[in-house]
Amino acid sequence: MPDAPLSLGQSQRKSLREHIVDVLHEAILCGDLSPGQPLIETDLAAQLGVSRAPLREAIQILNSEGLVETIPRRGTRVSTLERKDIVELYSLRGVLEALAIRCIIDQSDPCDLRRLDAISERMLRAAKRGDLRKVNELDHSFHDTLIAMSGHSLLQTTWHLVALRVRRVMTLRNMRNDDIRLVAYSHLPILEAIRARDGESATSAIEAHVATGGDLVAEDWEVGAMPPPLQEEEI
Amino acid sequence: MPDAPLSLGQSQRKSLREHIVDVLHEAILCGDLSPGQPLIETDLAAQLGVSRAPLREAIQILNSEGLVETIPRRGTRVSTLERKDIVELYSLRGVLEALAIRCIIDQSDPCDLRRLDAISERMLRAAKRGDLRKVNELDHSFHDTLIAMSGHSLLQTTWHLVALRVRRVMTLRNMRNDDIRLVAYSHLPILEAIRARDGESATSAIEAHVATGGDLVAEDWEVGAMPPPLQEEEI
DNA sequence: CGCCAGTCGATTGTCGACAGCAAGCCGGCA
DNA sequence: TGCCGGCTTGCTGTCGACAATCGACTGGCG
Repeated sequence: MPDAPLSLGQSQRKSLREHIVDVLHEAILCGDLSPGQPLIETDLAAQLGVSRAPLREAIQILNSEGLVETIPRRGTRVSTLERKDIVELYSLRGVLEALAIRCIIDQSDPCDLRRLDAISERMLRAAKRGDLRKVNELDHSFHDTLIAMSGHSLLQTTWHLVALRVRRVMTLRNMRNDDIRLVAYSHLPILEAIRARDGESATSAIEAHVATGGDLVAEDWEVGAMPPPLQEEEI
Repeated sequence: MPDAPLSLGQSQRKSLREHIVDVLHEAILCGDLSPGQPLIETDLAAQLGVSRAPLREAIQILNSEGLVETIPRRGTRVSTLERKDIVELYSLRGVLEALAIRCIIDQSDPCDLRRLDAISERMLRAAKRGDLRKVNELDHSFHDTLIAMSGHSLLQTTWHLVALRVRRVMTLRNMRNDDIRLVAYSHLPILEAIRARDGESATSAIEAHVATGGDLVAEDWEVGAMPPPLQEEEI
């Protein structure tokens, strides 16, 4: 094991289990724990300075979220990401966001789009100066906010599963500069359609947006980003 | 606690945690554990004859599935089902099944609808003789099969969350006889649309089907089925 | 008489240890 | 030399016990 420097922030009020989940989320989403890498409970617990009990509880959660895969009595490893997974991810994402938009449009009170406008605005600026990290962050905010605005709590729960995977895909992949501009700009038609309360075009806008992202990512997944099935045999 | 006779089947090859999850699923889905009822780890572990470690791991899973709700350091209780939850559930269900159908239709090889036909057939017969239990069971099979046939593994994962809730709603509710006939018959247009590879009408058929079910359930949720927020104070 | 503080019980959170499976290694045998 | 079987070792699964926290009760004080 490459001595991954995982540590607990040791803030208070949060259960140890939740801390561990946070740490593992971070580690998996940003690639510190690479796909396929086995999670040895004993080692991880020692690294984190906790006992195995809360760690195992955390692993159950990660497992439910699909970030790790457990084979009974064999162990747990970080789940891999194949091309098929990307395609599936983005297709599901499309229908979930479309549902969110329909919910927003159907709401009786004219929804407050200022937050989305602001995010979109900042995203465009970040894209222009090529700030990939910021664009990604704002992109996530945009879509999280969109889902939250739907007021659909089950959708929000479900979205969590999707958002985790999307984040993972985004960080495992290096996007080109012209790509992020494309992504940033494609939020505008969505906002316009919502503003016009036009369900049809909002849906197609979001589907197009998601499809763009999905295609961009899936396109060269095999070739460039990273080797999912491979894993260095350490020690 | 009304001395709920929960017990582990003690089959082999399955981890204790998985057994507990199965038992709790069953107990919650069929109403042995009623909404709002607190789960006391110590008591439950004693009833099941296990220690708290695997029980707590199981509870994490149930929590991820949304069947129970945990308040940190306060405890866990079976989650309640409000009218809003039903509405949300069926709206999400609609888009997920619509996605499944689109996937099925888009598959290159002409899909094998015989299994669905058979299920639908049996469901109609069960409905005619008023066998509510059988209709429900076949209804679940139908939709599970539909999702499985999509070949969309992420969709299947997501569907699991929805299916659990649907099952729960169905058992918490008593359906009238003419309702189940309506439900049974409304599967036919779906099959026809898939057969014709007509995405548009398949989508609207499934949406209609789900909406029918959802309306039927939500319609008199407050009045009849059961009192979610209430819970008898035992001992 | 009502409110606040201290205490106590109940329940969750965490830990270290033991038991048991699974894979890998080593030696014996054909 | 190649294959089979037992041993060894590492890891997961499970347990019982301890620590920490929250709520409720009780008693004292204004």
